[in-house]
Amino acid sequence: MISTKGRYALRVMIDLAENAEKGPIPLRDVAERQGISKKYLEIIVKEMVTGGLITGTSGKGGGYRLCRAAEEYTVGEIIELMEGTLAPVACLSDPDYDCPRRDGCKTLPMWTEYAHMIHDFFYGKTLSDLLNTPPIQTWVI
Amino acid sequence: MISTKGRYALRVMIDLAENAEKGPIPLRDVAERQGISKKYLEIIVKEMVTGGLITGTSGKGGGYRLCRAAEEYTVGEIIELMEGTLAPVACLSDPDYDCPRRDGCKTLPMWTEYAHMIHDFFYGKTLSDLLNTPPIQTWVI
DNA sequence: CCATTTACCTATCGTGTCAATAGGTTTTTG
DNA sequence: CAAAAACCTATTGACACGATAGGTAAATGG
Repeated sequence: MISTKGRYALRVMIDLAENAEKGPIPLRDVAERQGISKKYLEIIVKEMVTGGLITGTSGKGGGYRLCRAAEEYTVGEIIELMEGTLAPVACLSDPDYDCPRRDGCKTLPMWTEYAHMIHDFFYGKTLSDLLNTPPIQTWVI
Repeated sequence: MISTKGRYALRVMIDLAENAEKGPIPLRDVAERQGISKKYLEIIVKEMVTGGLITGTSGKGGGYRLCRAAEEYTVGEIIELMEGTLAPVACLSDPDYDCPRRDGCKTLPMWTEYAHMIHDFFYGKTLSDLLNTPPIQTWVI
């Protein structure tokens, strides 16, 4: 399951994109709009800065900004940065890991296929794709 | 990420399917073949019995057996039973949960699409599909 | 008939991650 | 220079994961 770190990071990115014209956005504003604890967001945003997704400027009038245009971010890179990996099973998350049951494993092909599907799904979506989704969602899972 | 419960359960199912002609399979044999602690497998197998995937018969000559033919099991029902849900985010795992941010949520459509993709992937594969995979897997992720 | 084999049951445990809180220090600017 | 903002370190409670331990009940082969 995608944790709050990944989900909140995505919402921060969306919020920053939607308010980009205002200049640097204080985290307080993001936290208020999104209804998320500012303190908790600090942890998440810190990783986003070191990961190169956003930049922060200190001092009065400061805040956070996107580094690129929304079209230039894939959802995959955002989630992968926050979650550490997109791999669905441990034996695929480390490419150097040499499973002794690799040859003859009846499930590995399925996990590999699954991993590719996940990768293609998230790297095939950009931040601007999310911004342009219809505002009301009436699907039922 | 799929936990050991789901992955081990899948391997137990495959092992039982491959050895079905021998009659009931003692858990000791499965544990040895699969290289998994028998004690830990007991916990997993217990859930598989109560979940209706397999049946166990006690006593000498006893063991575990599939309830149906391998073609009759979807991978989805096995993983969903063990993991509790296939939903990728908490707001989709409980259909009764009414998120206050549901209307206007920019990410919900993506999560919904993702959930459908996962569901279709795993419910579109059967246990016998796994049995018939090529024995040596040389793909690289 | 009984010892063996098997499933079945309850409890516990160490580790790690998740989600969040707390209380600071530094930087910048109006 | 005071306010506002990012930035930093530490801690916490709850929970799940992966596993181990030590038993009881049931059924059967010899």
